[in-house]
Amino acid sequence: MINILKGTKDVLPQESYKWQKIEHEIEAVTRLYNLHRISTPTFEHTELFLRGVGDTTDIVNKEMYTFEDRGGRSISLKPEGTAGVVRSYIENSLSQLPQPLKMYYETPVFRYERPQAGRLREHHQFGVEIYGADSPAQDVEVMLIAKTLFERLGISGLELRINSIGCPTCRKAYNAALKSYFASRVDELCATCRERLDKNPLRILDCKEEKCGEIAKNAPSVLDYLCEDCRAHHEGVKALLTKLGISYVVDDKIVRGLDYYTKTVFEFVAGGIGAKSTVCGGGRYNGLVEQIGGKPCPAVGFGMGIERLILTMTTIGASFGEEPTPDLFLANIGLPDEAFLLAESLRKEGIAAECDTMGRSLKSQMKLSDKLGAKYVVVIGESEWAAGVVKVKEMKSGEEEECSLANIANYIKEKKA
RNA sequence: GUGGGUAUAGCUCAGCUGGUUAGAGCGCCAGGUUGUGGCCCUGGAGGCCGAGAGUUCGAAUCUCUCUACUCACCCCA
Repeated sequence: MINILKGTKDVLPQESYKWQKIEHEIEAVTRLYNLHRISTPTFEHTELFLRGVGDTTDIVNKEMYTFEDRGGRSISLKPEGTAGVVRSYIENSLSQLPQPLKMYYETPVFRYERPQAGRLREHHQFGVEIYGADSPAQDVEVMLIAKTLFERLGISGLELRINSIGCPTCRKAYNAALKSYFASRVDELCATCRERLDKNPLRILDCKEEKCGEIAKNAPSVLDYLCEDCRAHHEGVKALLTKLGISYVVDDKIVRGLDYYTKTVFEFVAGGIGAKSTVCGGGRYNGLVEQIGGKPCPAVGFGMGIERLILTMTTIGASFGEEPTPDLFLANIGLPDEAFLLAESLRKEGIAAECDTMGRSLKSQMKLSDKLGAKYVVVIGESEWAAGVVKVKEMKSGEEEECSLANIANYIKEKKA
C-alpha cells in the first residue's frame, strides 16, 4: 500500500458536497461583486516567488516546493495565489481592460510545513485580487466580499481585525523608531527576535514569546508613524466600515507574513478551530506589480483557506446543505436491463434515476434505496412491465400511487415542483 | 527545524498485573420462504494488534530503535 503524502488530504465522496456548497456560494458572491475568475498555473519560475512574495519570508525561504525540471529550469509550486496573478496581469497587459480589474481565483497552494490542525502542505485558497484602485473604498469592498461570503455560508462571529503598516516612506521612520525602542532592551528579547531587530523589527511585534510580547506591548505603534497619505487612507477605511455598521478592531500588532503588503492589512479570525484561526487574510500591496516588472499599479486582495472555512463551519454547526439524493430508484424483479434502460431514458428528461447493477434481491434494492435517500421507488416486475403500470412509492411516507410507465417522468416532475 | 501525544477491523474503541484459534458497536455483503426500505434477529467478509530487534517456555500486552499519524511552537490560510 502506498499512502497519501503527509499534509495532504483526499476529499471523499461523502464530504465533497461541502466543497460544492462553498464553491456554489463563491460563485454567487463573485457575481454580486462583478469579479472575474482568473486561473494561473500551479507552478511558475521560482524567481517569480522570490521577487513577489519576498526572499526574506519563511514561505519562500524554507517552505517552497522547488525543483529543477528536465530543461534545467528552477520551478516552484505556488506557495500563495497573488504572485501568479500579478505575473499574468503584466504579461497579458490586463491594465488595458477597464480598471479597477476585479478578479478572483480558486487554487491549491503548497507549503512544506509541519502539518497541524488547520494547516496542510497542500491547501486550497479562494482569493480576490483587485488592481488599479487605491481608494479606501476599494479596501473595504474587498473586506465586504469576504464578509458576504461568510454570511452566505452561515458563519457568524468572526472578528475583523485591521491595521495599516504604512508605505515604504513611513515604514522607514517606523522601523527606526522600533529599532531604537527594542535596542534598549535587546538583552531581554528571545534569540530569533534579536536577529529580527536588524532585518525586520516589525516581526518582533508578532512574537509569541511571553517576554517579547510584554516588551512589544509598549513599543511604538505603526499608526503613530504613518505619513499623511497613509493616515488619511486608514481613517478612510475605518470611516467607511463604521458607516456600513461593520464592527472591527484595530490591531496594530497585525503584521502579515508576506513582504508585499502596504497600507491596509486585515484578517478575519475564528475561535474554536485550533491554534490556526485566521480564516482569511489580506490587504493592500501597491508596490507589487512594479516589483514584478510592470508599471506601478495599486492592488488589494485577500486569500481565504477553504479547509479552514470548512473547519469553522463544522465547529459552529453551520449547514452545508443537503447531500444530493436520487429522485427515483427503479427496483426490478428479474428485469435488470429494462430497469437500466428506463433509468437512462428518465435521466434524459432531467430526473436523477438510479437502479441496481449488482443483481440484488428486491429487498436488498429497497434497503439500498433507503440508504441512498431516494425520494421515490418503483418496482418493475413481469406484471408491471406487461401492464405498463407501476406503483410509485414515496419513501418518506410509504404511500403508493399508481402511474403508467409512460408517464413516470411527468409524475416525478410534478412531485418535485 | 523544535517539543508533546497516539498507533488493535473501513470507523469508534475494549483487551486487567504477558497465557491457547484477538473482541464489541457501527458500517459493508447476504439471509429471516412465494415481490417492498427504516426497527429487530442470524450469518459472512474484513486484522502479520504500525515496522524491526530484544526479554521470555510463551508478547497486542514488557524493553529499545525506527516509522507514521496527531497536537503545539515557528510561520501562515
